[in-house]
Amino acid sequence: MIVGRLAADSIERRSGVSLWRQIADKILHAIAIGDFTENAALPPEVALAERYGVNRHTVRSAISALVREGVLRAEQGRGTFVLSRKRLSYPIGARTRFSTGLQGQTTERHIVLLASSIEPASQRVAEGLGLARGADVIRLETRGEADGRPVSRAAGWFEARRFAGIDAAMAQTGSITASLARFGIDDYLRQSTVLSARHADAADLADLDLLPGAIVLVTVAVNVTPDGQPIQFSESRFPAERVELKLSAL
Amino acid sequence: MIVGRLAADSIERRSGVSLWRQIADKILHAIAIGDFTENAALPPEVALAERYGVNRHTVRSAISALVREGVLRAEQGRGTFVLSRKRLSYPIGARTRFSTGLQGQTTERHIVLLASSIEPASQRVAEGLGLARGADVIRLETRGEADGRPVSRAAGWFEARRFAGIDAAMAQTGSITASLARFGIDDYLRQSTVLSARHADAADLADLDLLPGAIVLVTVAVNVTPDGQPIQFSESRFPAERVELKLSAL
DNA sequence: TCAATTTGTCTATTGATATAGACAACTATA
DNA sequence: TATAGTTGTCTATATCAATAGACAAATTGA
Repeated sequence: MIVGRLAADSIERRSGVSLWRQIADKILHAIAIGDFTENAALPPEVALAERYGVNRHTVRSAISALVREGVLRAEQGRGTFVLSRKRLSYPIGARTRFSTGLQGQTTERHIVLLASSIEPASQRVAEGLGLARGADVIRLETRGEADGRPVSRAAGWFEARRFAGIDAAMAQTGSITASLARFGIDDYLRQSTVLSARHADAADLADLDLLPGAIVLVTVAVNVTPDGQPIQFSESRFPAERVELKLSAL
Repeated sequence: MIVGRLAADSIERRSGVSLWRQIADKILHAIAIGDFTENAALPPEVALAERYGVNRHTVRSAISALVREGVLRAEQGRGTFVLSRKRLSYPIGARTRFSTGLQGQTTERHIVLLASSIEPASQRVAEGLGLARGADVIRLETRGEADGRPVSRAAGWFEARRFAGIDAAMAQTGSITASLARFGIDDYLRQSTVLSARHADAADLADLDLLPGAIVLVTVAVNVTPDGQPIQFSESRFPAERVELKLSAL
């Protein structure tokens, strides 16, 4: 029982990206856009090899990478099946918050505080927060998880004087929104967002449980109070194979 | 004279992405975020090789790829220099238009109509435009260029009945906004945008003048009239090494 | 039970990627 | 005009990526 289609477009040789990696990317993409639903069977290896014009062993390399990653499950004699679901659609808007945004798409989601520290503001953090360069800021390192899989990795910076103790609040509540509420901020808006994409580096691979060669979406944003006062500067990374960003009203 | 820094983080072996490709990506990223300005000298090859823990010849492979791509210029006995500028910041918002959005960052920009055709609407196009699947739609294939370099590649779909002749208008005016004005539409809004990233495929490489292994940002959007009537469904691709997306008020 | 289909494993070979070392060619400057 | 510092070219070797073919092992359905 074969369902779904795979893009027939060709792959690039001598590109610096191996053929098995390119094929793995195509399979991930097909799953992400819904061409293969959960538990669907991939076409047999020989068929995939023919479609892409490569050897069966090359296809097997791609599949085994995705098996290691937990996306596919191969069963001898039966076929290869899709384990993971469609890409999450992560909303970005003026007022979107982590867990409310993913409601309906996941059964469980939460933010883990990985680390916190006080440090002097770098150039871009100072600019974003409207502080002098070198002023003390608190950095919170967090990871977002949905249904047990990492879907985001973020660093957030806050002015240290104004938000002293926000690290403890974050550890307790597991929510940025709730932590800010303790400082009298019951509403905040996303002022600006800059978006880019790149290959995952070593830190991304570890933080987001990715395989080398994966792509991450990167957002750099500033959150402000309704009257325009900067509160938080953040840089977030999303695994492109698991998350897409849905821009809503800013 | 050495200016700028390169991320010291390590590179991944056996990742399916060759070391020279990873190093080329890092250099591109460093240029894109402004660590190396135009005409700045890269560190010498031996220094780069040491920093990344690879052989000098591997660094040379990365550099020669970027020289072929027109990003760097190598001069025997002198050094290797940066040709191209910072990444363009492409605004995305409710009312942003191509050329107005890039004003100030470029001296010249325009849209080229590559092809147009009438075709039956696919599932997602029909959904986006609120039409029946298979209804006739006009497809416009365009490329955005700024200072002579391709910065976007887009496909736009319009209802064929309502916008008959928009292909000719687009060819004449070189502007979506101007073309829509001929059909009595003097304002339109971006209703929804979904954002993702992937490796460039063969079509992207040709259309955007990229080297294999490059990353593209992909937006899928629907434009509507102020009263909510869908006008245009579009899919755009941006080369991540040359463009970042700046989200403004939607 | 048999045949067809599919994934798993093995050997062998070729081409691309990466390392290593040496030296030539060119530039800038002391 | 030396000399140090840089990119360019060459040879050699090792490892990874990809191809090719054969057959084993497991599943399914006739």
